[in-house]
Amino acid sequence: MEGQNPPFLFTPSLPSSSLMHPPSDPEIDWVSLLSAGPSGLSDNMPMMMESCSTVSENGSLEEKGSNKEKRRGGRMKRTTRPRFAFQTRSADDILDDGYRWRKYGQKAVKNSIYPRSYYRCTHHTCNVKKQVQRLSKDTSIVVTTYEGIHNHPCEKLMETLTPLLKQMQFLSRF
DNA sequence: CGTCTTTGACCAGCGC
DNA sequence: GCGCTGGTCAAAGACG
Repeated sequence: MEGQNPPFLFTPSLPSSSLMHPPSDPEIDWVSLLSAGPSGLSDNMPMMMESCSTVSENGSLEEKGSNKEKRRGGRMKRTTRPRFAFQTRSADDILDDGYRWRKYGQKAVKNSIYPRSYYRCTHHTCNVKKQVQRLSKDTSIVVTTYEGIHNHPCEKLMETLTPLLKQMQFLSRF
């Protein structure tokens, strides 16, 4: 079954300048995908995403004055931060995008037999969140919605690249 | 022991 | 105004 269908469907809704660090699933060519931008998407990638009305300069989650909705203890709703939805065809709910996430909630949602999971980036200064939900229509598809832009490098990517960079620096001395 | 997940409760927005 | 729903908190437990 796996491997016959395109592994995922991608629908960015932002200008490329606002793109977050792409998830780094080895199965997916995120670089070419993102560098191509929305217009570079192939036809078999249906659009389904959501929007963002305003984007903070660095993508961090500072509340702007217009973000009036604050909730108990400073929590808020209806933020106007960039959001991306990825449809991933996977048996696994969690897409390994190279960042570390901490789950902070799970809710049953209407019109879906599967619960929606809420994750937050564990990096101290990064308030990026993501929601993960499996489609009830097509249970092989997982919808991952990212909210915000990481303001730090991808940990796994750096782990991989650091030794390579060191080696390159070493070699470049000759 | 530190980190992460689970889960029930809480709160506010929204539609009627 | 009320009830439903979605998003978040935080305590407790699980795990390596």
